[in-house]
Amino acid sequence: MNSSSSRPEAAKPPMRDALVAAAFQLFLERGYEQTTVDDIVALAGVGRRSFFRYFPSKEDVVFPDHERCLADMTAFLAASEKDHEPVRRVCDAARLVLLMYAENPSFSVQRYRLTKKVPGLRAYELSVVWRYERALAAYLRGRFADRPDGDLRADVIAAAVVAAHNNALRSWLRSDGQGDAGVAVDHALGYVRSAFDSAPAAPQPLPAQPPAPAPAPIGERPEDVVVVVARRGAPLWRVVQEIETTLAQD
Amino acid sequence: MNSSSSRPEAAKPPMRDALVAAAFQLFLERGYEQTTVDDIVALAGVGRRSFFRYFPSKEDVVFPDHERCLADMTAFLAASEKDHEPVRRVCDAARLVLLMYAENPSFSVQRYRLTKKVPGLRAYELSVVWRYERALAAYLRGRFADRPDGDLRADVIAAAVVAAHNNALRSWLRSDGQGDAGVAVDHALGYVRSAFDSAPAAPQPLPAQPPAPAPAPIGERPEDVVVVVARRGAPLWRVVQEIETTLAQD
DNA sequence: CACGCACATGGCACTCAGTTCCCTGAGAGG
DNA sequence: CCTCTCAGGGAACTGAGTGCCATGTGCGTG
Repeated sequence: MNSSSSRPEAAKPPMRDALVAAAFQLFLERGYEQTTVDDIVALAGVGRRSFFRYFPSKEDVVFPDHERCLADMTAFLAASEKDHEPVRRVCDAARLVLLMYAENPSFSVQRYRLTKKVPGLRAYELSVVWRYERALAAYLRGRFADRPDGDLRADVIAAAVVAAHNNALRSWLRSDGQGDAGVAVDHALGYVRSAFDSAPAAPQPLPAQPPAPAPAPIGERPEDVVVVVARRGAPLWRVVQEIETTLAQD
Repeated sequence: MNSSSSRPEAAKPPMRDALVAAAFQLFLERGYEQTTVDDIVALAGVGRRSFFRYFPSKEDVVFPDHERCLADMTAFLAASEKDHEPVRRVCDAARLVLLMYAENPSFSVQRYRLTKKVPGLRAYELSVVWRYERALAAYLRGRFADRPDGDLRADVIAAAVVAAHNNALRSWLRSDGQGDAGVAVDHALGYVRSAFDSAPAAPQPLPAQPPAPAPAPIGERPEDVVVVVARRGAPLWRVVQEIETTLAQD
């Protein structure tokens, strides 16, 4: 929850948040499919056209922060050192997703109930999860490039990590956000590490939070040049999507 | 009487096949999104309303046999004996999917190319794969009901089996259906069994495989505009984050 | 044979998501 | 004052998916 944060980059567009708030209010009181985009923009008091300037589709308004979280995860993996144990590293990366859910438990629980009952949202969530999985797999493929069956190992471990993470996350969401989600996720990921890690995790009680999971804000590292290819007049979300598909080629 | 097949439900309506054929013809010659349902029904010579009687959505016409395959897999798992080793059993179940793909290699390769380039079809395929994975997980959950963390083990192993299967399957599809897909899938599943099975499969030799074709270059399309963002910042992944925060708001 | 019934199909109109095009108004700058 | 830009709004369009009803066709029953 940001409200009036002091972070310089946190000047979130009020319109975006207003749309999310209006959408969830209507989704909760009359259901997702029974709510049209016109209803949302009417409640938010903005034009219909503006909705699609901020969200590529009606489904995206349900997952307003996943784009950001995926970027964080990708940055986290890109900032990895050579001596990081790969499996442990992707487990830590997966924890970032849990962190995002835990930032706003009541919102996450509401969203979980929504996605659970609306097939269209469930399908959309799958595509979101798939992008996380591909990010993990891409990192592992790089680390396993010299091993035999490196790509296979990478894909399988990435899938296992995502499945373990989601197993713990969903059980936490089903319990309405009660209990310590971090412990549950650590335990689940420990199982995966015990199956795949070269140095398996002992049945550890619970280590303190990893030292630096949060990537530094933008503009702290010098000398980087970035080339982006975008269609003329393309909306923002399309550019983001384009970059991702380019980076995470199958 | 039902002509060739003895199964009572297997009397395939000719209309369904005609729609699939017409759809793929148009998808291949002008693309998925550029083909409307009206185009398909016009080519097939049937009414538009009939299309949606046979396929719940436009996407379903691309995966006309997955429903049957999923039913086969569920039946296969339901017919399991108590003394079947669970991990081996789900690996065998996964092979059913490969079998379906191998029934018609050229069709499968065409469909793979289609789903690879159309995001909407990719998302739809994810939901199909998810149902296979849930079927495997449900079986394993039953078998692991007495073990500690049975649900977790079941979910992780199901995800690993699906990932391994898809890794081999997609590599076979990328090679245009050349080579023995069964061997590749067996090898991939063997890796999963060696990680999870109580009686791991013996290490198998890996067959030589031609490298994957080069991914399509980006930025070559004429309607594209190249935007260069030069900034003292983090690597590419950060840009996703930055574009979102910088452009979307403020 | 006639009638009715079930069922498959086609046609029409409607809702709604998503897009395209154009208009407006509010600044920035000459 | 004029112009240029740009964020937002509005109207109209495309296309997927649905509901309703008319039609044809086969089939059993009286």
